[in-house]
Amino acid sequence: MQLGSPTLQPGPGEFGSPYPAFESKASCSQCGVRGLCMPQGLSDDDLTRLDELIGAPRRIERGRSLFRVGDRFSALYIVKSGFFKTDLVVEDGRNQVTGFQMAGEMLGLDGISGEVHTCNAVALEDSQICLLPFTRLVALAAHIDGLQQHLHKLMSREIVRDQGVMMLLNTRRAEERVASFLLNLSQRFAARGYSPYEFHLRMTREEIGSYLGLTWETVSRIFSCFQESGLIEVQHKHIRILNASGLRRIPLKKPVAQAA
Amino acid sequence: MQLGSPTLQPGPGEFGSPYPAFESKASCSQCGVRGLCMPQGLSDDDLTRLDELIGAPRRIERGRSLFRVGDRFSALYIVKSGFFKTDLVVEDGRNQVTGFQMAGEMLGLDGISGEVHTCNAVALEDSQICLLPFTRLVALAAHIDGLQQHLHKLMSREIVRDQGVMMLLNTRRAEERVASFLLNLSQRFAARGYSPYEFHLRMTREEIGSYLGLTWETVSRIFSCFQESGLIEVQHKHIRILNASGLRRIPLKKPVAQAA
DNA sequence: CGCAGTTTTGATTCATCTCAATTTGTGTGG
DNA sequence: CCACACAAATTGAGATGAATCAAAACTGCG
Repeated sequence: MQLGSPTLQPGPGEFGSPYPAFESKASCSQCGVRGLCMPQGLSDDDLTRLDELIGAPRRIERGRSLFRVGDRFSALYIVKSGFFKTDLVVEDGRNQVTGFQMAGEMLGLDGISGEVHTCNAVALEDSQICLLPFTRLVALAAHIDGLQQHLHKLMSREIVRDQGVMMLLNTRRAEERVASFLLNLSQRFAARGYSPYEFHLRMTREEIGSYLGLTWETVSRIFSCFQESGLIEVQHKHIRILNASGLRRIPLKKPVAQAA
Repeated sequence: MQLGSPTLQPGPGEFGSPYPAFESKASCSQCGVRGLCMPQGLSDDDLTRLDELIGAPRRIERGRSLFRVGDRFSALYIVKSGFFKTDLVVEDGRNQVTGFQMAGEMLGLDGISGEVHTCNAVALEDSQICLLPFTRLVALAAHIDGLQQHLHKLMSREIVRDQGVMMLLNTRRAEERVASFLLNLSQRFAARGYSPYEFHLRMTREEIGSYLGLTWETVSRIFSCFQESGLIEVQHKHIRILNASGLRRIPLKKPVAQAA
């Protein structure tokens, strides 16, 4: 199989590289994003069993779907490299982005409850995916305590994350939403060894807007506004954060008022 | 998924009564809300073990908290009777309602990921709670396949539900949010054997507004407006739904426009 | 090199918030 | 049991943030 990435290094780590993952065969024990997606304290033995479970990573080209609404649920997925969005189509034809996933993050949890996926997962750039057949995963987890726990925590984390988004949408104005969005991305890039201050957006303004409950015009305007305020520098999809703490204290609505 | 069914047989504890639950000792095998919170195919043996795990239900008076932000997570909870809200306090003092839970619904999933609760759970009326010590529950689930699955599905359902709320907040206008809210309550009451057309709100306009991302004035106005349109009848907290399908087709923004 | 998709920016409109006044409901103590 | 105080709800008038409509500039892909 031929490599899509210009730089790919063999070593089991170098976390800072854009493509830390291995090629020919998935190997959790040597995977660059292991620290993000899998529990720490697994024995070599357990890791081997996990490797067997996962098999070779699947490639998904930019624009292709990993799964779609209505697809039968059979596995969870971990982004090994690349970038995804999840979205769903609302009656009137518009579609609503429900999240963005980067390396080490999980996809497919929505499918467990009804045995069918309730959203689409679309690659925003050429990506690689590790596939975790769910029933086998659960069976394995029943024997490996750490894995069991980890699975529960992943699901719970997703719930907490969603509630954070709900709060963002309910209580924050447009500027705050965009600021939070940028800071969130920044922090996630940092956790992966990339610069927290400079990165490329993989999604369009429209996708950001959809995710944040805004129109793309508003997103664009706010980017410009942040740039004028010297908070960030934007050029197309390239973002540089100049004043992170400034972004963090975008005013709420009025300077601040009463308490409950 | 049994949650959608409008008719649910009474079982041992007259389901239509406001306090369908048993008293002295929790007993899943005899609990009125069993069909809602626990898996179907459990053997008598398994049910007994579950009963032991759960122990006696705990009473929570109206206004008291089941748990609070920062409390150490140790158990999941199921509402046996009564009504709860979950909320969290935002920096500026305001608080944001993240959900309402009624009989048979679960609380506490947020705490798994960080071992600490990330929201408050407050009783909106005198309630009873079944307590499921988490580590023991997980241990039991490792042996009982149906329980394991059920746990996963419950968590996944929560994720899907949250994403539905996100969508509601992102794409719907105030009227639609309120309409959806009423229809959702209606459907949940129906699933519990109550009338879907007539019920009491346990929460204030302010709590509804907080949940839906609206001010309480707006909620109140929309109730009045729905009443004038003959869709519902409101009197204080008493709601009667006169035209459910009318509520379902509240206009989106403009009659309907383009497709993606 | 042109064309479609994306982005920027401007002018205007509209839904919802904010502020405010009043009414109604609820619980408490005399 | 009634009166009082406080919380909750209704309703109105005006302010405003973001959407909508519109046009132009830029990007990148075939």
